[in-house]
Amino acid sequence: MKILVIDDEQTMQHLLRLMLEGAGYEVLSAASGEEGIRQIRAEKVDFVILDVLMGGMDGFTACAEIRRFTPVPILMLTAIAGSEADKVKGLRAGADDYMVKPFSKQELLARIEAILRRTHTVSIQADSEWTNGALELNEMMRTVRVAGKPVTLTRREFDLLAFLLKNREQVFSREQLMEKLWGEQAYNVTTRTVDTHIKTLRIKIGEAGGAIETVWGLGYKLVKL
Amino acid sequence: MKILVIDDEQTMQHLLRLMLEGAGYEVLSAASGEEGIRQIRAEKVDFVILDVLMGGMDGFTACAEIRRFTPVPILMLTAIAGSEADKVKGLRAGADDYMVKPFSKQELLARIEAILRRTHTVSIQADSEWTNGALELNEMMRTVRVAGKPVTLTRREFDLLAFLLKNREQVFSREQLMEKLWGEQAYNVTTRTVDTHIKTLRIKIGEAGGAIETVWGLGYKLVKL
DNA sequence: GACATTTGAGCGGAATTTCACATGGATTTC
DNA sequence: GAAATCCATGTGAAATTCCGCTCAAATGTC
Repeated sequence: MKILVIDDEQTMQHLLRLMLEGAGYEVLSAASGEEGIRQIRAEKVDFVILDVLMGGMDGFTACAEIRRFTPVPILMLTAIAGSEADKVKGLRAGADDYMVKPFSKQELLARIEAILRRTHTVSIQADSEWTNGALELNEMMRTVRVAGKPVTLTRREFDLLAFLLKNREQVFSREQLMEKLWGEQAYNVTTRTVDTHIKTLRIKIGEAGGAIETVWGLGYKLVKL
Repeated sequence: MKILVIDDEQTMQHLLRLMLEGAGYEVLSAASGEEGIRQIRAEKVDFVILDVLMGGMDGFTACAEIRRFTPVPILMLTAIAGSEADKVKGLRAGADDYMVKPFSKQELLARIEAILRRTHTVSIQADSEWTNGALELNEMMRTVRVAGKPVTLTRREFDLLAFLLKNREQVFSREQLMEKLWGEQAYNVTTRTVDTHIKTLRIKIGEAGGAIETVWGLGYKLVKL
């Protein structure tokens, strides 16, 4: 995850870099709006932190300019507290959020995550019903039913089933499943863990469990019933 | 079903059109409050989505203006996350519901359907009544009753319950709840706080408390009773 | 000062993961 | 083509980690 910090103050650049890198983000720097825009055009940037108060092009202008060619999430920074009008101005310029200095590391990270969560959820389908034979899964409600009867699954079980169901007929290795569902943490965990979850899943979803097939030497797949 | 979107932002217009047309609604656009009102007068509109933040006439004024001549359902949109109590202002202006940007497609459609369900079945009234089993909640009056008996809730408790009730069956993480209900201040507060409010809520609403379910590892949801 | 809100730590229990062993499918060897 | 061997997978229970609940105390608000 690459975050571009656009700010002409050295101190702020340094502070942000410290906070962000500490949280595992990759950080790029730009000392002006113009340079920032150039960088966004030049390479893939996942997130932009933009100071309102800068020499040359101000933050609002830069924000609007960036919005003209990319929907990359933008968090604006301002030194002046309180001005509701400024906040509105920032949001209208296309920023996703607006933060007042000074701020804690915790607040910075929380806001970034909140924005990322939001921009991600917009793309999720409204229709989150998936079925296979007697199996019904509702992603939004996080409920599963087999032949009409509710079944309670734990988080991992649900995620695993939902993933396989959404990618029916496709074979996934344990490693692939771990990466998709466990994310970063996948590397601290044995792949055999997947087996265990598959086992309990098969038991819990009863008659629909037959749909989860073992592909010997490769992994698992969920077949159409 | 014709839905009129009143918003001066191109991007939001576009996004809403995408979401709504995807769900089978017919979409009309207006770039200002004045233009929107003209369109409502000119032709039959079944539903209005209205941005609070606009150049020229603001959303509240437009809303009140529309209410003077038609009971068409109105959903208001705002960019700034604030306390739920702020919603009262919108509701008083005659809106049927109030939604904070950004929002997911699910949320948008769920809210529209909820409003339509209400305005269709019940007589057309500005009061926003929500029920679930023995639980009755009136958003305008900020009152709650369980099995007919009044229950006094504090502000946070009420906001939390109202939000969950209005987004029934959907799972929300503590972080999401904080963002939606606490707004800006969310970042200075521990997510533990949510737990505590949930606890007291469950106790206070007694038999109806069973509807508030813990989704282990994810958050909370309110299920239909 | 009364009331609402928030915090923080400890407890208990649920979910997850690991591990050791059983089973069973593939491959090789004769 | 049967036996032997080697892995991959299935299984159950134990170990561990994680997470929600609770409660009392601290803090904020009117």
